[in-house]
Amino acid sequence: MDTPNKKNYHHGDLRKTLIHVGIELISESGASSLDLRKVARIAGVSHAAPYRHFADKKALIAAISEEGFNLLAIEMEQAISMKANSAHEQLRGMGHAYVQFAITNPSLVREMFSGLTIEREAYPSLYDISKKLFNMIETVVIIGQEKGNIKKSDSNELTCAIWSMMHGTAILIIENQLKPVTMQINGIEHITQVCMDSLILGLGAS
Amino acid sequence: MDTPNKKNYHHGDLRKTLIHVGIELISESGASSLDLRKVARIAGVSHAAPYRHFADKKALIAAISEEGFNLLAIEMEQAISMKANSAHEQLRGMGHAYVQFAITNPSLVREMFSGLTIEREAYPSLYDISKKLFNMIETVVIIGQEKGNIKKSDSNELTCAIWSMMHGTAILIIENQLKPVTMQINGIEHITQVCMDSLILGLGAS
DNA sequence: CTATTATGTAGACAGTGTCAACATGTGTTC
DNA sequence: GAACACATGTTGACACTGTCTACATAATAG
Repeated sequence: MDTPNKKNYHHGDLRKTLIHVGIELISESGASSLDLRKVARIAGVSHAAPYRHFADKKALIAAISEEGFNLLAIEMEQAISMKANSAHEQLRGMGHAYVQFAITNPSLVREMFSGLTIEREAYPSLYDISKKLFNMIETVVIIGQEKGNIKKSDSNELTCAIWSMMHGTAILIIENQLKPVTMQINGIEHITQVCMDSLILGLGAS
Repeated sequence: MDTPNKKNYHHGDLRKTLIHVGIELISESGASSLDLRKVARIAGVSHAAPYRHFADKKALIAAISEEGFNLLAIEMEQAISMKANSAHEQLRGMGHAYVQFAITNPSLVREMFSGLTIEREAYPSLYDISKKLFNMIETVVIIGQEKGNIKKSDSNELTCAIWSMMHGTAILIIENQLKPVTMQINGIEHITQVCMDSLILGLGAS
């Protein structure tokens, strides 16, 4: 897909290629072991070429994370639009999409949320895209509130609760922390449903 | 505290010292940049000494994670016993303890949940201690169910939902992902409360 | 006391991120 | 179209890292 369209020098769009090779490598080996020189090798350029496009390794990881958020946002958007007529169904669909994305790209998700987070503000476009995700969720909440299916507390706060539940479920699953409960794929879908339903309906005795 | 009790050779309890130095270093710099040689240097031994106690860097990280889970378990236990008369209060207390621990030790928590998770089963004692945490939560659930304050679904599943909410809240906070909503410390305590209450009471319009 | 074992040291090696100096295309301006 | 500046890519170097092997020393068992 990323055609190195010229003959030798001047790769075409090396920046984009490096990001995608990086995603590939992160998916295969672990995340912390992302190897800049290997990325360059696979992209077919010399070991110092990436420095023409990224200030350092962290900058490449930031770009990779940003691409990850973009991919996740696409999945979420699709999940939301598939169940347009019920807020509760939208919430469940979002949860499934989020967890499914994490299972499909565990190392990428790990890096998106733990790579260089201390200095997240140093990468504004990364910050922006994650804010966009927040807004997507909040929109669902607000519409649900208007239709009377979601209670009318502060929509910002409810969005935090929803994102927290989705994220916690996804992370604990990919980190094998819920192993005793979620042995098979089926168990994973089921437990995701349980988590989202617990949030929607509450834990209290009815 | 960790007194190198002999004069030179034979450090005393190097293993424990390495773990604690490692926790210190991880807390200061990032997690992924844990430097084995630096750990050895600070512990006052040669760069190869750690290899008498840990097979490789991953093994040290596993030991550090394990210690982290131990510390977290202590905090949780305390939070649970402080509110012994109400299951809902116990849940809120656990949430606060979990989030507070993550805020106090962000890099450690990051490493506990994303360091070497793919091969978690290669470190059985690490797996055991995290299972212990799961059981602590489940005990609260079961007792709450007996008292009629928590609904009587599968306690394993409810435990997953609770842990997911606590974990998601903690991670999103330390990763600055809820920034717009949680500017100050006060906001953090508040949003933790909101998340736990949303789970306890549900999102639905009442 | 001596021999074995546990623990620590010294030195080497390949591999990594990063930098500086150089090379080669691309595009602009007269 | 020629001369130039700029963007992009290459080579070689450097300090540093994880890890291995061979050696040194302390603790302990017989």
